[in-house]
Order: sequence, then structure tokens, then C-alpha cells
Amino acid sequence: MRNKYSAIYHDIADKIVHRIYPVGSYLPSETQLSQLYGTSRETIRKALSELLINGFIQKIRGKGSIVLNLQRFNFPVSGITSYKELNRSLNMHSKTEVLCIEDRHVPVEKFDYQTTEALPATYVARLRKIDQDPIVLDRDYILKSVVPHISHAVAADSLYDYFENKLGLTISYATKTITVEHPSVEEKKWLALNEYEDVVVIRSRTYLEDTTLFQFTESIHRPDKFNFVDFARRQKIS
Amino acid sequence: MRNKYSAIYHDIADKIVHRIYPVGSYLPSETQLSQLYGTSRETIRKALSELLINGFIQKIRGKGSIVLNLQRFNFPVSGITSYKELNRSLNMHSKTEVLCIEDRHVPVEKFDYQTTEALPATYVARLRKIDQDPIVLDRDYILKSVVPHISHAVAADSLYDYFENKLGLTISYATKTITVEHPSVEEKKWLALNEYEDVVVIRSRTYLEDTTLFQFTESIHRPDKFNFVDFARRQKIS
DNA sequence: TTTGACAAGATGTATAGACAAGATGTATCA
DNA sequence: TGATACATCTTGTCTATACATCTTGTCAAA
Repeated sequence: MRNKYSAIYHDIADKIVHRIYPVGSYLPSETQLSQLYGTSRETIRKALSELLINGFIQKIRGKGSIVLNLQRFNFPVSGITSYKELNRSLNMHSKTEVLCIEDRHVPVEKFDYQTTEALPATYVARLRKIDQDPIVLDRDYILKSVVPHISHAVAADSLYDYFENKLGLTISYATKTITVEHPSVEEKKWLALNEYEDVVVIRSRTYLEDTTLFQFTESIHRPDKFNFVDFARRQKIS
Repeated sequence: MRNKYSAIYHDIADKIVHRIYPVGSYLPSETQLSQLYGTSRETIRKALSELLINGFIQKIRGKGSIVLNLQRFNFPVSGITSYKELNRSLNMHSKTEVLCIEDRHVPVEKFDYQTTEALPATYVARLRKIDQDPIVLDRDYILKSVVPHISHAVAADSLYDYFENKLGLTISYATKTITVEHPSVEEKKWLALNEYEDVVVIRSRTYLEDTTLFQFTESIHRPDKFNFVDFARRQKIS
């Protein structure tokens, strides 16, 4: 960890996860923490504000910071997370099957993206299984302008790992929509759906740090296996 | 606005919305902004970091802050927003029909909430319609320990407005889960569902600033009308 | 006993300054 | 011409300080 405040963030987060700071208890005060870590109060406050955003603590003015009971270890579709990371952090022991890799143009209208030009991309279709049961059908369109080629081995492992650690790309943010739709014949087949069963579709556009769009993703979920867990803070519309 | 940085936040956000700072352009630099608003750079940075969190801008080190094209004006289930606020900000002209107000205990198992004690609450069932079409069935359980009584008039208007502006409660955060389920007979009737049609269920637990739990909500959505829009920033799991 | 004033400790806001590190253009040198 | 070094702009990190505001407990006065 190269930053003081992110080192402190991870240290406190660890202590919360391992119940050294139990749920419902107060953290040491900001001045105490600043002495503990040998740093200024502002640096402590930066770490605490990250913990607040991520739902670890709740700050109460005049009193202190309470440890919250976050049990967001189910399926955090919120936030951007790669399937491999999810799989590892949840110990799900899932398998990924690569169905197809080929060159295609992005079907931009599906993603509600307005453009006049064609977007050449690498199309990757993958099926995610847990205990032999198909759960999710992932369809990725990775723009050729950013990533010229993707191998079968990379697709079978982790696209995000490849992008970030091999290519040095920094994935920054994404916009997502979630809808319920009637499945296509192909989707029905891959996900082993019953008659009349709908699917949950998550479509996202992913951007790099310099705001260049580089990936469109379509995730088709079996409705009985779909579970989205979210943590939200109140924000007034004004 | 009593804080400088939130005043600056709203001022810049307004200028982005009104295209004074167009999408794709750079904001003035932090030092320029601090001169512009007659404040310190740290205060500017606090405002900018709020804009970053809410998806208005993207900061690039060494270069500046780019205005993003946020079009999250569809149906932000992400974040906590009252139906009345949503309705107003989207100009949807929807109607709310109060179906039932009565005293009930919270069905805690539905919300995956572990407790041994019974939780007395006011149960409020409401149907949200747009152009006579039923869209959402909302079922709220508001704990008696926090809010002893809720009138029909309040339920027909806005619960959140009542809680925050009349009772002085500060709603702070919530945990949510989204699933797809088979509708009950009652749900099928109210939402005018076809045979075999599933529903999207959002269940949330809402907490006050002092971390006291005070509300359980169950929102039943018609699948063809459900559209969840989200903005997410990348966060490494480590 | 109840009320009120006050102090102490907590977080919230704001400032000024310093240095690190990334991006970019310019001037210089080979 | 082409490459390198540098200056200068940007944002990122960190410190030290001051005061405001909220919560709570204590102590004294009514």
C-alpha cells in the first residue's frame, strides 16, 4: 500500500472483518487514531470516509464512528467486480465455459448507445456454472480500438485480470441497467430454462480512467438464481 | 446551503446540467476554481470529490476534471429515494393509491433479518400507477418504536417527507436485495399480471443516522416496467 | 428533584502550505 | 531530424491549525 490513508483504511477494515472492532462498538476517536497511526487527523478522516462510503461504519457527529453489520457478501453486482474476483471472494467454486470468441460489431442499440459509426470489437460469450448448473450467460464486446486481440486462454481465466495486470489498463467506472426480458431460443437453451421463464438482463458500458469507453457487457441471469445485494446511502435530490 | 463545499458542489453540478460546462470538456483547474470561489483548494477538492462520487465528473491526474455524460434520469433504485421525489424529478405524473394501513408485526424472515423478538409496526400497502397502469406495489413496515402512528393522508402523500421534515428523523442508509419471484394471488391481481409472469422484488431495510433500524420495505415491480439504472465505480477487492 | 450552565470530548468545516507525481509543451543538444 | 532534459501545469497526498457544532456528563443553583 503506497498511501497512508489507504493503508489505514485496509487495516481498520481488516479489524472490523475480524471482529477486533465488533459490530455496534465505537472505533477509537479520530484524535486517538491519529496518535495510534502516527499521522494527522485529516489523513485519518480520509480513511474513515472511505469506510463510510463502503458501509463499514456510520459516523455520528459529537459521538464517534459505529461499526456496522455489513453482510454484503452475497452477490454485489453493484460496483464493478470481475467474475473471477467474485468467485474467489465468495468461495463459490464455479466454472467458466467459453462458448465463442469472434470479431463482431457492437449492437449499440441494445445498449442504448447513440452513435453513427460502427464499433469493431471482440465478441466473447461465456457460460458461468456452479455445480454443473448454468447460472449466467455473459456476452462481452471489447473494443478493438483499445484491445486488439483476446485469446481463448484469457477469456477462460479473467478478462479484468488481463486488462489491468497485463495490459496496464485502469478500469474506472460503468453505467448499468437491469431489466427483465423474455429469453431468446439460444438463451433458453444455454441456461436450461423452463417454459415461460423470464431472464434478468444486466447491460453495462465500462469506461477507463481517461473516460474512453472500451467494453459493452450483457449478463443474462437465470431468474431463480439472481440475487442483487446493495448498500445505499441517502442522498437528497435538490 | 450552509457549507461552502456543498454550495460549490451544487453550483458546479448546476452548470454541468445546464451545459455551461459541456460534456467532455475540462472544468477549470482546482487552483482556478479556488480563486473563482474565493476559497482554499481543499474545499474545492471536497466539492469535486462529491461530483466524482455522483458520476458528474472524472478526475485525471496531471490533466484535470472531465465532465461526464450522466443520463441516470431513468429510475435510480440505487440510492435511497422516495417515490414522491422520483415522481417529481422525472415528471412521471404518477398516482399513489393507499390500499391498507394497519398494525402488523414485521415478517422478519422475509427480510432475512435475524431476531427473536416480535417487531410491532405500522403496515402500509400502496399501489403506484402511471396513466392508470399499475407499476409497483409497495409494502412498508414502519417500526412503532420509532414512529408510533401514521395517518392515511401521510401515506397518500409521502412517508419520507413526513419522517424527515415533520418528525425530524434523518434517514441515512439502507441495505437492499433484488430478486425475481413468483407473484402471490394478491400481487397478481393488483399488478394485473398475465399468467406465468414473474415479478421483481426489492426488499430493503432502512436505518437512521444513529444506526437504529426503523423501516422494512417490499417493492413488487411488474417485470415489463422494471428498469434499474446504476452508476458504479471500480473498487478492487483486496 | 429538577433545571440550567458549563466543560470536555467528539466530529464537521475551512485554511495555508508543502511536496510528490503525472502530463505536456518547449528548448536544447546530438 | 530526433531524442532528451527541463519547466510548468495539473491532480494526489499529507501536515498543522483553528474554530464551529453536537453530545454527554458534571456541578451548581433554583
